[in-house]
Amino acid sequence: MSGRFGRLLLSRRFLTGFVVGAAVSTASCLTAGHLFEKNEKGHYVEPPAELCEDHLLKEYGFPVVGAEIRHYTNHALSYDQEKRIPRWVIEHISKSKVVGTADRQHCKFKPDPNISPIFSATNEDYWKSGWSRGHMAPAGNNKFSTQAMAETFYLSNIVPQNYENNSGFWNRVEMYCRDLTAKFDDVWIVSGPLTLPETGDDGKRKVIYPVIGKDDVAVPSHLFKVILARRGKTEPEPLVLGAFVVPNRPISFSHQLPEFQVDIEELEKMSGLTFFPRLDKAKNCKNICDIHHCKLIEFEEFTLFLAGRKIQSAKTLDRLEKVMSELKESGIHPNEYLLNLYKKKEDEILQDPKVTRERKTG
DNA sequence: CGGACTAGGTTG
DNA sequence: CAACCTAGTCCG
Repeated sequence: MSGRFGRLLLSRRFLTGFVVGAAVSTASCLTAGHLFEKNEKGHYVEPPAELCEDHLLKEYGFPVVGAEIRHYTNHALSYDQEKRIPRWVIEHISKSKVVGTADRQHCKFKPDPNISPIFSATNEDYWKSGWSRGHMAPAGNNKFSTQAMAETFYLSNIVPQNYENNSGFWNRVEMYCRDLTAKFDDVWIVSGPLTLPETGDDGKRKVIYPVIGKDDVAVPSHLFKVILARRGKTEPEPLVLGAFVVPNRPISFSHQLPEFQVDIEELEKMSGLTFFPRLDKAKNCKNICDIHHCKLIEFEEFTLFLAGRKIQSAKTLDRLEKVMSELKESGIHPNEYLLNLYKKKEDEILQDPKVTRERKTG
């Protein structure tokens, strides 16, 4: 399994993190009225600890941002303690990871136990806020592991997201990413929120974003996704790269994915992040929409897919009938697969001892 | 697949 | 008693 995000590495990393943090604090000090000394190149550097004046900072340290990388079973992230949402979340998916028996119905959203409560969002912040809890690393990318999926439900991996966007367009983007694993052995995905400036009525540029709950969780104006895919481990062919910025509002089926593609440099400028910093994107990467199609699943297929999921989760005949009638009302004919699913579920419900008894008594 | 919300039981 | 948790229902 992926040692990169290995659980065993986690505790060790945190421990070294604390040790390094302490060492830096000790070394940071004022010398002769300056925070740092210049080296031969004229750059400011921290002087050796033994030369430090006895000073308050030596004991108490500089402010801490808390943006260090946090590792989970199949994702890693940097957290924004002020906005109470992640800055970015990275994950690796492959053909084998997106299939399995892990079930989101057994998962619960909860504050990340690794994050101090004073910097964490809570479920109450989202409750009746008008915004849904949107995964950055999606649950559906972790079907292979109950543990990995459960960890994506930590609120450190969640941002306030428009309901319709979350279940619609963004959902289809996530499906698109999973489909990539059919043609690419390895797919790395970085997702995160953006609060972009807008031009107001007075013509002035401003960053304005809502906050929700008693913790003032920031609502992003946009979400980004960076996709880096590799065909195979041995082939020398270039990597495939794509960057997308999607507004945090409903996006209808009339919009196509390439409308939201941006140059990676453009996204880096907007986000303040450098993606895959040791990768020469200009030399070693090709545009994903040139190599692969950039088509999301369309309305009919998507609607049939959702109907299939609803049929599988139906527990009464009434519910089953309603799913089918709503499908027909939307003007879509169930395909053979769906009809078989329907018959199978119908039999299943009729054979349920509880339902059988109710039918006999009723 | 992506979600919210409520009811009813459990707990302190 | 309220506060909490889980199961179940519903929607896009």
